[in-house]
Amino acid sequence: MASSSLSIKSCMNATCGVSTSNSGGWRKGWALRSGDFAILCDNCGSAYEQSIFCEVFHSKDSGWRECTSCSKHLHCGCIASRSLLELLDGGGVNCTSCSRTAGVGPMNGDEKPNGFGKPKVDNVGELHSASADSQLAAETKLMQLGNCIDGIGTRNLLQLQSDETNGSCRKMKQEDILPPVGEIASTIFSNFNQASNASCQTAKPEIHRTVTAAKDLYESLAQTNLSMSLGSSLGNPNPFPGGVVDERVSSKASSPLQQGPRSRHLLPKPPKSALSMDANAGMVSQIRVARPPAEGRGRNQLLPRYWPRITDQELQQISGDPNSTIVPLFEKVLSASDAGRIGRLVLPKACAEAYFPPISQPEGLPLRIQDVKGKEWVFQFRFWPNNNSRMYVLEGVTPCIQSMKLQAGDTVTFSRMDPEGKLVMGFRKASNSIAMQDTQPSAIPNGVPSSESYFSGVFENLPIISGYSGLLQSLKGSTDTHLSALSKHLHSASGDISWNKSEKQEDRTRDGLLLPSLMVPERKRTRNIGSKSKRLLIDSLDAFELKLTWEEAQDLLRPAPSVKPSIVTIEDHDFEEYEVSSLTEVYSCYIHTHVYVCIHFLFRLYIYV
DNA sequence: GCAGTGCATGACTGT
DNA sequence: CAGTCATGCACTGCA
Repeated sequence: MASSSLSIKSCMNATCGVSTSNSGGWRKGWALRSGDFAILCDNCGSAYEQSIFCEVFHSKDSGWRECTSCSKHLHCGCIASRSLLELLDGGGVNCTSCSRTAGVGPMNGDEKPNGFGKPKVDNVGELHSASADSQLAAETKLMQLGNCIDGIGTRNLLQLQSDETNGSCRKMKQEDILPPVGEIASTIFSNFNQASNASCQTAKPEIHRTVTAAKDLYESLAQTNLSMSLGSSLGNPNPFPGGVVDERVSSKASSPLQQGPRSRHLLPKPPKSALSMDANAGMVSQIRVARPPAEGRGRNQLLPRYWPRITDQELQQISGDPNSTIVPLFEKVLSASDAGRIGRLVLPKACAEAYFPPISQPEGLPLRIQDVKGKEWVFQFRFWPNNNSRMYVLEGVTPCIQSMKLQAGDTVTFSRMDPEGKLVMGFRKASNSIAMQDTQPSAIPNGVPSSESYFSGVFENLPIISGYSGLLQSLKGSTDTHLSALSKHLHSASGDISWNKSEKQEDRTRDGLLLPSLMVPERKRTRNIGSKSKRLLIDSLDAFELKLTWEEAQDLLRPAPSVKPSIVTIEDHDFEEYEVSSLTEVYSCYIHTHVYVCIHFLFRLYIYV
């Protein structure tokens, strides 16, 4: 345990003199508002002179935490390594003695040790508050990230006071500080903290890590925003009924969210697309939530894309019999070959082995599956040896597929009806499910790609598209994995546009906008991209996140009015070019209102004008 | 010639 | 990099 070098920090404003220890509690009194890692006094707005890291937690008076269970003091080294946001918002920190999650700062009787990263689902107001707080801090973080990089050696306010603490921070492996599943933003900020600390201390070699953190930060923003949107738009006290969050937060007292780093990986990371909504002009008619399989050995192994995202309403419909319980097992988006005339439905291996009878012979066995109408089908459940693995298929599904009028892109769901144990096969038409579908379903030739409409909405009039193609060219050659990844990501999205559009449009895209042809590797272009590269499609919910992120991002990315840009023209589009030396991560930023698109790119900010 | 079957290939993804 | 899985394709049987 580090020494308790008391560091009650006084406001730098001599006339204020408020110290951090009596400024009214962490959340109220310790808001980050500036671009620096300083803390502003809530009383007068002046910055405290110190970073909040490490030392300020070394005494109970200045925020020493006690375990709510055993009152043991927490290890300050752990605290110091936690994310800033987590600390500010009172995120869980495990007691070093009993592993219970400790509360916030000096624990008062009415304080709830339930801050950011541990949204209390039964109190949506609190959840929103935490999200809003976190977003504030997130925005600040983003700016701080830049500042940190920018200010390596000059503006580094992350002054870790003791070598001992510094050492512990540096030694902390990323996996040690990564928060548990669901604590997305906290995860990000933990990463960020670490990365920014490191980068600020060790300068350029660590920038790469910081870039990673920046990328994660963006994702966290998207996640946060999404949660907020869902919650607020629904007015549902529980924004995730029966869903992932619900399970995780409420299932047990020491939920993964509260268990700190130890609980990491206990559950698969929730998919970016884990949440989807039924399309409705009114935003939502019903939340469709990806439910981790309730049981079976696949619970922790099933890829989230196969998590059944079935609504309670659908469950009710399938069940019919009030005495029966429907246990959603998994679902799969039909591929072209699944829905084709071959009549073979490829089953995800994990699902097949988890929920279907074990088979030892390739011939398998006949499987009776009831559809939602009560009609019983018999499919041959079998496998083929595939490399050293197996490939499971359901044969003879064509009549059933046709009966349900399913096509590629639609989703079949497999459930079990208890207590009978009968397998039930449901379906969900792509056109009925919202544009937020799964990771695979979209640009299926036969179906109306659920994401197509979305993308057309997002990108259709995207003037920047030709502009950023040029920028993407630069990205293409980047050796930075993150830049390349983003390039690929952008490429995927832009390529999807052409794949999903008509030939004419595709030609226009390629000839006029120069996107796919420039970005698609030669080998890929010669292949049947439309059918084989569905995974290249940007997840539609990702796009949703992107949209939200960009919307939120414009405030983050908009340069200060005092900064004068230079005008550059890229492929007939004018950009305002700003020096943004603080940002090394590539951000493409599309503002949904078509106001402008900006791309943060290699130390520069381009704003389409 | 067509449909069905089984395997091979390689793109994609998660670790 | 290994595993998964969508799909291509060779092979076979049948009309």
